[in-house]
Amino acid sequence: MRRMGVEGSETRAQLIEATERLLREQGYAALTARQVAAKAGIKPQLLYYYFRTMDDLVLAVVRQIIAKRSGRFEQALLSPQPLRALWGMNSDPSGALLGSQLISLAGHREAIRAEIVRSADQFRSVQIAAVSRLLDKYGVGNKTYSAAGIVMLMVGLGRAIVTESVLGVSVGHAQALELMEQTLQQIEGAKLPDTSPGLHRVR
Amino acid sequence: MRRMGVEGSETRAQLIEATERLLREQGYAALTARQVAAKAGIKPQLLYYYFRTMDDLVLAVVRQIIAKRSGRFEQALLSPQPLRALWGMNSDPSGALLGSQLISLAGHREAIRAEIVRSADQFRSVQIAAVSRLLDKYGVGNKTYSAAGIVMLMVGLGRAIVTESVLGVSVGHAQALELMEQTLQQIEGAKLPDTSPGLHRVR
DNA sequence: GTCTATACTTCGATAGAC
DNA sequence: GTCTATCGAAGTATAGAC
Repeated sequence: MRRMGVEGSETRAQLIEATERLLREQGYAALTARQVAAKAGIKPQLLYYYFRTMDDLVLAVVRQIIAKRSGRFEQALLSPQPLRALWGMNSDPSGALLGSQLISLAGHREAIRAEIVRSADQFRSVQIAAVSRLLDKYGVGNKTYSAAGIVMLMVGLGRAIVTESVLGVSVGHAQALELMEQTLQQIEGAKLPDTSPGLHRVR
Repeated sequence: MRRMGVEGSETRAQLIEATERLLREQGYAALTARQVAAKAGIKPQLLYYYFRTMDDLVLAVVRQIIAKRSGRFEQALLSPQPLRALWGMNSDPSGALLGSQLISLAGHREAIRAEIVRSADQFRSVQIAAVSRLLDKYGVGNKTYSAAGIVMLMVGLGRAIVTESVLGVSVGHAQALELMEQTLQQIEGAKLPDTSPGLHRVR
């Protein structure tokens, strides 16, 4: 059995951070020992002192992403305009890009698929429950707008716009954002000046 | 200079077909000479008789996918319910999966990014133009529903549902489909029995 | 905790025989 | 048109010295 580093290590944290950045910037295919190590400024072999396998490292990263997302979600619900804040989460590059990369990742790392699928289902459910409560609060019948439908629309539109934008595809994006804005206005009223600093910031 | 095979070859066509299948089933990362050759039932080295590089092969596949998509699109417009037919294109696994794989591919093959970006912009534009004409025809003001917004919604929702479904994530999908169905009903009327056989079939 | 050295696999691509 | 043989780079992972 190989020797292994402890949880609290600095280098270990750097490895996780470098991996997350690679995933966001280059996609799941870039998650190799050599590339992660280069990004973290260490030798590839050292990676195996902190993680038994590459899958272990990726799993640690996935768990961190999921935890961060939960935190952001709860923050969003505290906003004066929670529905807009949720749309912000789903449409900002940081959130949407990682969300779609997680889905891709699940299709290519057998070892962590279950974890991602479970968290995706669970996160979707709590988002729907939150939106449903908001619609009730705003007095909008769940008949006119179904909570689950709205959440899926936000997720799908956010991912599409963000993944395309990074490539330079942009036809239709502005109008789609405008459509979303109008809908939010109907439900939640005019947009307030930004009262949730940092919410739209990357990392 | 290396010898090269001709365009009309049978083996060449098999290589393109095998590559397209791999792209749909396994994603862009699976497009390697060895895996493509295995799928096509030939030796990897023979691939380089038909294509100068892997990028050349992938480019040929991309062009074929784009051409097929154009054909399907024009078919869809001939349907008695063109809006529903467009939604069908964007939501059926064959179309939506390849669409999102093309976007991923563009981010990882520098050599073909331009081609994909150009075709994505162009295809989006013609879809928007078609939907705009349809909305006029149905007497729905482009104020109530913006054509570009509707197209982006269809694209985003279709991709999200399909990419998640193949992994087993399904929360919210049925309600989103129902929401789409209601909207289509408002604009284009109740769904007719399927009059466009083959449109939803894979390959 | 970090390093060197190393084993084995898969990658894209080429040369030349048949 | 298809085959064998081969190259150098990059992939995961391990053993053992410092």
